[in-house]
Parts: sequence; structure tokens; C-alpha cells
Amino acid sequence: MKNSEIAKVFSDIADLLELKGENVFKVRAYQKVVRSIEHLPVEIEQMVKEGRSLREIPGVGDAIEKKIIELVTTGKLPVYEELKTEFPKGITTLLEVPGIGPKTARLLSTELDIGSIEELEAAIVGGQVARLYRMGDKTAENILHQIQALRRKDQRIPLGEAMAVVDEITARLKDVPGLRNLIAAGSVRRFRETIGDIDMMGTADDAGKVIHAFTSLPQVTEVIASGGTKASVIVAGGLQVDLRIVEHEAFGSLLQYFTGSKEHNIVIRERGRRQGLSLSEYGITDLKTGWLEKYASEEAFYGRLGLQYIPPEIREGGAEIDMAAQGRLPGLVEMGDIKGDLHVHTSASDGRDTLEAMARAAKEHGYEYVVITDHSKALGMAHGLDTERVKQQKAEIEGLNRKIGGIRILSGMEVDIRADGSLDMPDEVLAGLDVVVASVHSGLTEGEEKMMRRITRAIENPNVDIYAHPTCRLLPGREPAAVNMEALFQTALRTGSALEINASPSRLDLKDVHIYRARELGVKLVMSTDAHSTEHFGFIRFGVGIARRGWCEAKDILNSKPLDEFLSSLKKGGV
DNA sequence: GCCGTTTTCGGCCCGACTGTTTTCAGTCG
Repeated sequence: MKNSEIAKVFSDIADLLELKGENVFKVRAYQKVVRSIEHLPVEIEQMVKEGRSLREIPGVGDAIEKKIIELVTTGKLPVYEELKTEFPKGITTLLEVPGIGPKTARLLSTELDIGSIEELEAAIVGGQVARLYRMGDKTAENILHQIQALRRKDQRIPLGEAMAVVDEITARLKDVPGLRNLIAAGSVRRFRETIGDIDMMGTADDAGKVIHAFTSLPQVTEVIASGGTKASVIVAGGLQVDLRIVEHEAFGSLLQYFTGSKEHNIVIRERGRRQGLSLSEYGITDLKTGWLEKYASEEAFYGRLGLQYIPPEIREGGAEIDMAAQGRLPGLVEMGDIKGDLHVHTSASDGRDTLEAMARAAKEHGYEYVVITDHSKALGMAHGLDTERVKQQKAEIEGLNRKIGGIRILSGMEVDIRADGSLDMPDEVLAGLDVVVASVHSGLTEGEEKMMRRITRAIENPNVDIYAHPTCRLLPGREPAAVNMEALFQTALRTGSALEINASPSRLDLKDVHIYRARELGVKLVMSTDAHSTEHFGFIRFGVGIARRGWCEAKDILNSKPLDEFLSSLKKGGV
């Protein structure tokens, strides 16, 4: 039984206990265990087999350990089965509707015998819901509204799209008098690859004025909530944006609170509690004296708790907090560490801008080197290069290196990996290039065995330095190909090949958890934008963001090294 | 149900907004 399945059972138990009106702390204990299991790096089934104690999992005590073992070994949990019989089947689905919590779900179930969203909808339309105690026309209408929103709800949107909305809102609000520190917090600041909603925050002399300006933005299609210090709206496209405003002196604690993650904040607050401190978005209250201390910076806020500053990208409520307490957090990679882009297209294949324009843009970006990697000829659609055009481009690059100066332009290619794992360019041509990037663009639905044979053969080729966008997924929509990541990492280690962190917001591939694992194993990593136009060089910020989520330091990324050192760290140069 | 640099018992993260009340319960993030 997988961890995710175990977590689901305990999450259901927590819901059912809550519906039953059980002690809220007992419910919370179950919820805490669910979070622990979801973040566990090892399979519980394995631990049970090896006879390891489950008590080392945070939140697991005597009672829950017994339940987990019973569930894993027998596949069943009588307590759970019993609980389920106490309520109509499907009642927990009511909890999926925003605005319906355990109390309301229970009320609906006992008073109106509702056990599904369809039945609920009918009861609202029929007027029965509005007549319930402490309900009313407005509440019923809101629930109906939420049900409809749930039906047409889009999946989480890619980080890149969310960032565009943030930039637009920021531009429109920046002139509101007295507003300072406007910034996107939440999952945008933590660089999660997809975003559920956008959390913005700022400080102001007059919060009301900012809230008013915010809810009046032209892109706002609906105001969900609006109070003195916070508001929630829906913008065009159906995305929810929350804004919260506090006084200037409390910016640090607000930013910390609003950045999350929720799990991180819960652990931080529990920690504060043990130190006799109560944490909130307004600051830290000493529980003995009742005195509230405000924090203008996050550094000071974490410092008060005896913690190193924790970068937003790794605030997940896991190992980061203990590491920060011991002062052992790594210095994560930063934008300025990246010395060159290694995956760049020009108008010679499917890029928009010329080789010269791309080279100059890379120089303006502050890079020491850039590798030009147009497609090979198999990609007819992309106007891929054949042997002859590769030769021409090499000559063009030599000319540009004399002409531009201040940046070293390297010759390269994104060579296509064919269905049988052979490369779409003769070895002698590849051997003459500075850097060779290989990737898959077709046959993405192959089964794992065939896909792995294909990839393995390609990266075993001594000319291939980098294997690009390893899983070929696209955000949103295209699922990753059937790549066995652990096997890929081993092959990369064995052959000395580097894996790409593709920074394009529609790829982000490798993704954060893969990066974390690859780094742990010592696999060589590079970071590239896959730029198809000059402005795409800016994508590097997304790459840095997810690399930080994978706990990468500069030393873990080959193209953070100066040119000579970088070249000799590649497969061709290194062996 | 879990847990301990105050505690093996008595706590458990914190505050805002809404709708329905007439002081607050429920929900959310």
C-alpha cells in the first residue's frame, strides 16, 4: 500500500471524526499525521516490513502506529469502516465545496439527508437549505455559486501565467498613494510550478484606500470578500487573487505569514508556542507579558525564534526548520551565479531572433558565455539544421565572436534523439561542436522500457554532454513521458552526462523533487532557458526558483562555473 | 490523539470575514 493511499484513509478518518463532532485536537492529530505521511521520503510499507518503528514519524503515537500497521498488513481498518457507516455515503464530498465545513455538512446530512453535491444543489433550489438554523438566503446562494464555480474550475495554472497576472496588477496599483512593499507572496514567491491562487500583500498608511483600488481594478470580475485590511477577488480567467495590507512596521511578519507554506507556518508556530511565543501576521506576542513585538523584516522574525533566515522556496514544513535551528541551511543558487545559457534557438531553426540578436541579448543579460543550440534536421517543422548548415553556423559564430566581444559564443546543437536512440546527426559533426544537447521530441507515449532504452543509448554517446528537458512534459497539459527517473539518474552518473533544468515556464523539467534527488546523488546539473526569442532569457528566474526548491547551491549547477571550468566539467572535457 | 528546554497532564497556530445573529459560529487561509 502506497503512502498516498494510507494518507487518504487517515484524511478520511479526520473528516469523519470532524463531522461526528469529535474533539478538535484529536481531529487535528489525524490531519497532522496525514501531512507527515505525504511528505515522507520513504514508503511506510517498507518501514513496516523492516520492522522499523513508525513512532519516528512526526505526529505518530501509540494509537496511530497500531492503526497504520493494521492497515498496511491487512489492507483494512475496522475503525474506518465503522466510521463510514455512521454517515450517508458521499458526505465527505460536500466538504469539497468551499464554504461548507464539517458543521454545515453534518447539518445538511442530518436535517435534509443530503449525501451528494447534486442532492445539495436540488435542496438549495428547492429552498430547504435556506430554512435551516443559522443558514439563510444569502448563505444558500453562496453555496450554489461555489458549486457552479467548482464545476467549471480550471486546474492550477502554470507559474509563468500567474507571474504575468502579478506583474499586471502590480503595475496598476503601484501609484496608489501610501502603498509600499507590494509583492506577491504565497506559492508564487515559493516558485511552486503551478499556482492555485495568487496572494499579494503590501503595507500602507491607509489600507482602506488600497483595498478599494484593488477591488476596483478593471480585470476584477467578482469581489468575493472585502474588509478593512484584506480582500479576495476573481480576475478575468477565473483566477482568485487575495490582497492583504498591514502597517509598514509589521511587513516582515506579514510577508512571512503570507508566504507560507501553510505546513511551514504551522510548524513554526508550534515551535514558537514551546518558546512561550505566539506568532501572527502582526508580529510575535510574548505570552507572559502580552507584549506584541513587530517585525519589519523576515530575517528579524526568524531570528527571534532562534532560526536562520529560511528562503521561501524551501518553506515546506520539512527538514528546513531543524536545519535553520542548527544554522546549517545551504546557501542556495542565485540568479547572479548563472554564467551562461546553454540551450538557445535562433531564426536558423524555430527561434524568432537572429543569431546575432540572441548573442547580444545574452551579453546584455550579463552572461560570460552562451551556447547556440538549434534543432537538428529531423524536426522538419522547426526547420532543423543539416550537416551543411551546421558548418555554416559554426563559421557565423566564429565571425560573431570577433565582432561582438565581451561574451563567448559557443557552437552547439539540440540534436534529436530518434525512436531507436540513435542521434539525428553524424558523430563526427557532433564531435566538432563545443556543447551537445540531446532531447526527445517524438514518440512521447512509448512505454517505459522502450523509452528508457532510447534515452540510455542516446546519453551513452560520448558526444552528448547534456540531456535536455528529461521528461518532456508541458505545463499545463502534457503529461511526462514514461521516464524512470531513478534509472535515468544512474545512467547520467555512469556516463558523466549532465541533466538539464529547463527553465521555460511551460516546461520546468527537471522539476523540483527530481532536482532534489539528482543533487543528492551527485548527478551533474545544468540550467538553461530553451530561449526561442531574446526576451526568453528572462526565464532563467524560473529555473533558479525551482533549483532552489531542489536545495541547489551554485556549485551544483555546472553553468555557474567560469567558461574554462565549465567546459572541462562537461563529459567531453572532463574525462 | 500527540507531546514535553515550563509540563507524563493539560495544553494543542492565529486572525479575518461573512451571515446570521443581537454576541457569535463557521469557515478559510
